[in-house]
Amino acid sequence: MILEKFLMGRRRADLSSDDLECLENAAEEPKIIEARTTFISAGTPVSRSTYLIEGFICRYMDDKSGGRQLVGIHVPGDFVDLHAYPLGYLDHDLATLTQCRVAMVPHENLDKILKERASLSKHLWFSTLLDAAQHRDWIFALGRLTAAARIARLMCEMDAKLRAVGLSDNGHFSLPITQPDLGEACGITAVHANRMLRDLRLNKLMTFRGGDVAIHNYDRLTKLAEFDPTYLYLDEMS
Amino acid sequence: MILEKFLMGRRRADLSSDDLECLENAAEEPKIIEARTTFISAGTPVSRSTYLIEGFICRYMDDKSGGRQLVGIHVPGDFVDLHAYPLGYLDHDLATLTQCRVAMVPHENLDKILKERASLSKHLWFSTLLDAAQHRDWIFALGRLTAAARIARLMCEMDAKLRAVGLSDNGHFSLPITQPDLGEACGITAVHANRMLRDLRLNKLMTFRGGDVAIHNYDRLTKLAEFDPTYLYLDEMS
DNA sequence: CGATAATTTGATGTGGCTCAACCTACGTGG
DNA sequence: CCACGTAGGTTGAGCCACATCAAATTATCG
Repeated sequence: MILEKFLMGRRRADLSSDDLECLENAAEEPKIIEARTTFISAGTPVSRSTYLIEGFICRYMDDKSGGRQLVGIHVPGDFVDLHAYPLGYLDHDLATLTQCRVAMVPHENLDKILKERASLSKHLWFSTLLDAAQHRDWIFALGRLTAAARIARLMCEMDAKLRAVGLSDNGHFSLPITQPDLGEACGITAVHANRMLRDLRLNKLMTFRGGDVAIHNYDRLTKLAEFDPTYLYLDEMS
Repeated sequence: MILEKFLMGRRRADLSSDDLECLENAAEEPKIIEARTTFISAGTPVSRSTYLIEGFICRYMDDKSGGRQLVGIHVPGDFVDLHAYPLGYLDHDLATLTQCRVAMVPHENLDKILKERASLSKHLWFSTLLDAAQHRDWIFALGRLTAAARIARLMCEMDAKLRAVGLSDNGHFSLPITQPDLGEACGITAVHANRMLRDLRLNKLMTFRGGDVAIHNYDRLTKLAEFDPTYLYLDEMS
């Protein structure tokens, strides 16, 4: 089986074994991409989409003065650039955070699925809209929350996503990013990210050290972050 | 013809007359929704999606202290909550800004399209991903730009979107929102929005008054906003 | 083991918020 | 047709969250 956690992991159960097999056949042999590698650039035509089996991938956009804004962090089980299938190219860059194992899915195979398998197509469509929902959540965080709350919210989101694919052990998980990365995700400087992490640690809400997260007080953390996992659509698909 | 500008207006040319007719038949008779009405709430199951024929609609999320964050503004030709078809319900609220004329499309009809018309399905999928791309753009603006640049960027985006459906006359267009709305869109207070609008006006970049926008200097405005319309995918679909 | 990047802390500056007042536009009812 | 209520628009004063600049310390890695 190539795609261990296909289609957002948790939702695999929703797929018929028939559809699952079809997806398996649509994917090429997995390959490795090294850490910190930009493997898709904005505006470049894309003819195969990337399913992430193992590792962490981020989306980002550059500003004019050399800064970056992360617009998403992907975990194993995410079909990270399925967007590019209807869109043809992406409006942003994709880069690995860690070494990653990925399976590429040629768009011709997706054409075939779209023609022949309405139910599977709807699942794929669904999975791209999860990204949109997570984008909205980031907009909310950046627009309304303080720096500490943005960090808290990112951690709540990562915990929920990783938990769904079995990679968070009760609030303890690996998030292999640096403090500069965290700043770029939350729209703050690395220096301020560092100070806010200290505050969160001293207040016994959570600890982030060397790419490892430990959530100490889930209630207070989610309250600070105004976190409501509705937008992750973790319940069953209609 | 019910849906004058169906599917992002500008892209209508991409649809076969066959597909266009199919879409027309999928829609119910247009109806009116009054201004400033929340017509879809987060978490409520949705069985029909809303195509916007005339008027302006916004998406928003509430915070705990009574504030709101706008996460999108929709213009005629947008299939505003097509997301709800694969998702089943929305993670945010939808409200009219002005009185709107809309056509509802029952999800059963979309099921039929998904089964029988792969090409049209891909177009619909595409249109939902445009929203995701615009979300990413807002994330960038909120994370990296100053208040004035965020306003500038919003105006550039609205101009580009309205131009595509013939509702912007060379940088002059109607954007029926208030300054408090603008603040909620840009993650700033209404007071600060007012001051930044004054600066933009005094610097002869643009004017916003009573819901009417006039862009005076497109070059300097786009430069301030770091605006690149790639993310709107205004070119042809692959 | 030296180079490079990440983490941490301090001092100081500033963009945007808060609170407050006043003005203008508009809809509603008398 | 005017009085009045309500919401938006405008401007000022003071404050705070976060940025900037700087420097020291600690991983990380060829």
